[in-house]
Amino acid sequence: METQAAASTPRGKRTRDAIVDAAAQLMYVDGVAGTSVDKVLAASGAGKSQMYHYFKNKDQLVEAVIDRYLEQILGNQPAIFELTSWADLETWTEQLLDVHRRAGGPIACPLGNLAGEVGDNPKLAPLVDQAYRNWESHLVRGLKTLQDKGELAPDADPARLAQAAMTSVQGGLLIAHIRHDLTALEDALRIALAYLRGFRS
Amino acid sequence: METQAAASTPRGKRTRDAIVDAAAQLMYVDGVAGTSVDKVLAASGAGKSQMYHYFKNKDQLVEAVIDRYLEQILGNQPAIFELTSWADLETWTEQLLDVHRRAGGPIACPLGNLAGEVGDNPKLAPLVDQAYRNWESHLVRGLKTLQDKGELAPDADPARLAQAAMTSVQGGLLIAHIRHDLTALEDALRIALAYLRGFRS
DNA sequence: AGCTTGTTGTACTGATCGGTACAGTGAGAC
DNA sequence: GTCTCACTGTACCGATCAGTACAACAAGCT
Repeated sequence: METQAAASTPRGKRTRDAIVDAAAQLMYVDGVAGTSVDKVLAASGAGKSQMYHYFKNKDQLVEAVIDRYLEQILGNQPAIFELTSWADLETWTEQLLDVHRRAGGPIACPLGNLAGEVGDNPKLAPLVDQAYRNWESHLVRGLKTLQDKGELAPDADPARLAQAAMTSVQGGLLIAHIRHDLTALEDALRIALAYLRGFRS
Repeated sequence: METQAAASTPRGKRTRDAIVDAAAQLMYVDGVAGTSVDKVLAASGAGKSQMYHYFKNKDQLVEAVIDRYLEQILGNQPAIFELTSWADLETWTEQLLDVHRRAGGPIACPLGNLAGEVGDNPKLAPLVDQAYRNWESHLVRGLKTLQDKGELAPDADPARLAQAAMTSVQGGLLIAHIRHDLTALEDALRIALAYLRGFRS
């Protein structure tokens, strides 16, 4: 793909990571358009020449940030990688909640924040879509596993159920975000889990 | 409150409306930070002095835009004002879907788009929250009506059920938005409705 | 007519935006 | 050592940003 420059030395990698880290954090709070390249560089301690050494332009930095978000998200819900029982699914929802319980930052999904803003950007929107599909794919795989084990009805559609689960997660996070109250996410996950359990076999 | 200047003549009102209309449309697509005051004025045909005659600054324009969004949203789902039966609730979800079926613009909730971006802005975030609560209040009232008529279980919590419904709407729209596919919203609404019907009495 | 008040056009400011130019430095390869 | 190339620091560019200054206009009221 060669869309971005790789860092070929440890020092370079450190700098590049520092830039992406700072950008990810700032954009999580202030949005993409609200986060200037200058602010990112000030926060990361890097200079402009570094930034444009590793990224062709701001959009490419945002691409890296989207990747970083996906890594963070999946890293915070490791249960999603081994969904082999209904109990595992419940563990997954618990991990999802725990991330936002030990607050610090705002209650929000970094990708969800981007979704609204990036909306039509022809370069960025597909990447956000891709990130969501990647996330969702782990759910699909898990549900298929359950289906193979005979714990999910054979006529259930794992892809569709997974999308419904993602919908609950995102809706719950959006409402929880603006209300500064996790209740919406808790309820959404509980309802979603109950819905999925309706396809138990 | 006197937060904003009112237009006291028909001519002034027309100008003010044109500015808000243009801003609402542009911000729906490009976000708040992505929409400059200059672009709004170019699109509305107004000059800068008009803008700052009616609004103290850009944030106050955004406030007016949020109000406009709520009007548009509620105007597109009139069934929400008279929810007196389960059939009315179904009608409401159908209206919700119809808005986005006769596409044109992107599939998205204008308030939802703002939610991510505005996230922490201490001036704007409460207004988005307020708009959502206003929207939701009509659902709460409808569910209470059903409860009074004995069609909803007495121990059901209308406020909590309404929040769950909003969560589904927003999640469905967010996923439908990035996928350019209404399926997510259709499923989310169907699931939400079924969940509510579980409290039928 | 003249006065008042709401409204409008245009020109401008200083700050910040994304992006570039270019000279320099650092560390590993030989 | 010295060559090389990845990496870095700083100064700069034109464009655009939100917001201001100020003079002119339009219309209702007396």
